[in-house]
Amino acid sequence: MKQGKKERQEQLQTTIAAMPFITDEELARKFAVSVQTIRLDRMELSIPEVRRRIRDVAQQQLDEVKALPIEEVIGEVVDLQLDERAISILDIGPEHVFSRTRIARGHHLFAQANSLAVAIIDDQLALTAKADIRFSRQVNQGERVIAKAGIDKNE
Amino acid sequence: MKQGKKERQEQLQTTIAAMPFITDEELARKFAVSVQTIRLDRMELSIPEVRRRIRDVAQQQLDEVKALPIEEVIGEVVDLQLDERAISILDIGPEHVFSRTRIARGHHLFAQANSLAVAIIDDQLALTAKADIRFSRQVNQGERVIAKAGIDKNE
DNA sequence: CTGCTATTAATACCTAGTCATAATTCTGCC
DNA sequence: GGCAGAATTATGACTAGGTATTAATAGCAG
Repeated sequence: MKQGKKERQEQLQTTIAAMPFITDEELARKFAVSVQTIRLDRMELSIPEVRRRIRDVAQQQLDEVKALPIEEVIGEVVDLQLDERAISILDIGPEHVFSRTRIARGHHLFAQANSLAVAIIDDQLALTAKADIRFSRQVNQGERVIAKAGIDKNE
Repeated sequence: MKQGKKERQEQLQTTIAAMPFITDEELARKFAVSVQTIRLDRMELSIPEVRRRIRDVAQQQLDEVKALPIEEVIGEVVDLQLDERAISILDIGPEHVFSRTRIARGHHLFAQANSLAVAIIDDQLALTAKADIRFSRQVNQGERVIAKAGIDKNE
């Protein structure tokens, strides 16, 4: 595992990214250098210590737990008049797309429309019974999808 | 904040559950007891130390990150013959239902069907163009939904 | 007042570091 | 070969947030 400083530091980056729990001592063994060298490397690359890294990962987890329940409606509702009309916005991120093509998966678009349609109805027990869907074009990662829902009073 | 041992320990449980990052010293101040008392309480309740708690939270996060990509197909695929037929199973959990009624939200059922339909097609770039959906009955939390996909060679 | 529980204190030790300083080793270059 | 400068290693003092152990003290019931 002996190598130049540059390669070691590059590998250090990716190793720590993949295994944030690894200590300096373990890294030192892995790269066959002293613990002090690892520490100098971390300094230069401004990589924090294990406990800090673990804390950061845990913080993300807590943030996500708090963010999830808001997702009852998929996409952000920007306008909602019960039994009238509603609009929601969904930003297509990496979690919505096929990893190969970066094109949004159909069910996420349906989910946005469906959850907005259910939200607009002023009834505790609104359920989807029927849906006729046409996907008119592809949506790519980074695009913003706007859903509009309205009530057809003639039905 | 002075109180009996029992109440303190109960509150300690919930406090730590809500704020896993809190140290014994901070807890001691919060409950107006000594640090040693907090430590005895943690022993009795078998609550690990801060760094251990943070590590556990972070571990969950990493497990989830690893679990997500498997979800490329929603539900578990139990049979797949490319360009022929496929079957997947989805267990309806609390994350799939309306919190009030415990009935599965339509877009999760669609997502299962849609992702299986896309998976069965032996093409890197299969996309959903059209869908006619009828929801024939409600699905409740705890139920298991089986999706079957087939290719219509006549189209 | 004795006995028991609860609480607090004191001490040694641990991990995984930081920070600063010094010594050593390696490398390129004339 | 010699030597400067970079890279590496070593050393010692200090930190947070603990564990584990032993001992002292406070409060109260019988």
